Amino acid sequence: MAASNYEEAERQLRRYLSKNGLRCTVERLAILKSLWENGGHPSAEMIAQSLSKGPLYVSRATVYRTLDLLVEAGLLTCSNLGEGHRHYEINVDHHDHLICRRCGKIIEVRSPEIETLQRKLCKEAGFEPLSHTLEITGLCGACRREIADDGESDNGAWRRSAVRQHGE
Amino acid sequence: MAASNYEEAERQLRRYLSKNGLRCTVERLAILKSLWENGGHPSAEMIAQSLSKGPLYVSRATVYRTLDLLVEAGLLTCSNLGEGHRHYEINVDHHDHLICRRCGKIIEVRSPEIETLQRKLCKEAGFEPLSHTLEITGLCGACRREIADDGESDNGAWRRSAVRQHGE
DNA sequence: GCATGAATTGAGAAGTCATCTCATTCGCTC
DNA sequence: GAGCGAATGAGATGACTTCTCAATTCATGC
Repeated sequence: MAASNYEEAERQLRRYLSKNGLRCTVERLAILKSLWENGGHPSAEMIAQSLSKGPLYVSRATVYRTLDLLVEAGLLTCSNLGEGHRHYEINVDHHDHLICRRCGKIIEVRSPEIETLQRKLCKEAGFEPLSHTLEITGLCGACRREIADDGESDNGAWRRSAVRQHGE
Repeated sequence: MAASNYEEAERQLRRYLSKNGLRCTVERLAILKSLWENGGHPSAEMIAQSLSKGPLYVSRATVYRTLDLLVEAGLLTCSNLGEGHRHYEINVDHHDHLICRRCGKIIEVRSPEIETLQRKLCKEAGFEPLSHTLEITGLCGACRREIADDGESDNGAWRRSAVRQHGE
């Protein structure tokens, strides 16, 4: 299902578009290409910025519309990494996310066993899975060490800042 | 860790507040109580509405601030059920969510095996987990049957409507 | 290659959710 | 009960996303 290179992804997109009576536009291809070239977990804003460096102007509305479409087509996964906006990611091989509450680092992990159990859960519930996200938030190794070094006194400090990270 | 009734939850909140030099206000207790009385997966807006039926007025700002605090205190879990806003849920016993893309139904499922594997994943990555969410989106049994009954012709229709659900 | 019609785009307004600011109020401690 | 500082309310503000509609562009048939 998941494409393993850009060319395959483009073919998959074209197939999806024609199957649904939709058009293959330069904007749609540009967005797909940008995602493959830059990788990571970009937000819609980041994708728009990256495109603005290229020759083709793509409006924000189109970026959002196209991202929805690519998710629909099974080419992208959308997740909320606890930052108040969505992140998109190419569907290469599925993985889950460990998100550090203190420094924001995202660690990608893979677990075929969990995937298997998920399918089992769905089957038992008569549910047909189309996509899934597993996000574990906590403290990464580096932050754990830093906190340990700081001693016990301000144990609550990081917790507070983690919640208030929005605007302080 | 998780409280099994309201009284215990209130004690847990009071303990957390005093430990961190914070105050126990009627607003905070009212929000906690509303969550226990109404259950489900309410959004901040729904909680504010439910409170507006009671004798105590609580501003939206306070609802948001208090929900953050309750998550911090380990009394609530916050998740994004793919609707563009957060949902909150009392921490009774942990479960995961199957979310139907077509009708929006949320099915709660439990899997101790998955929890165990998650802990293992974290341990291997040197990561200390504090909370986690597993959300699987797809089609519930009822919707699968309805689609099957409708025949093959409009196979793409539900997919489209699922994405555009925001404003139609 | 060109007309045709419908899908798509851009621009900016609008909407939604969440947070911030600051004067006022209220818990808690002494 | 006084006083300090935390918490609240009101409304502005901000971030992100979607909507509207005229103009444009793609795909199809001739």
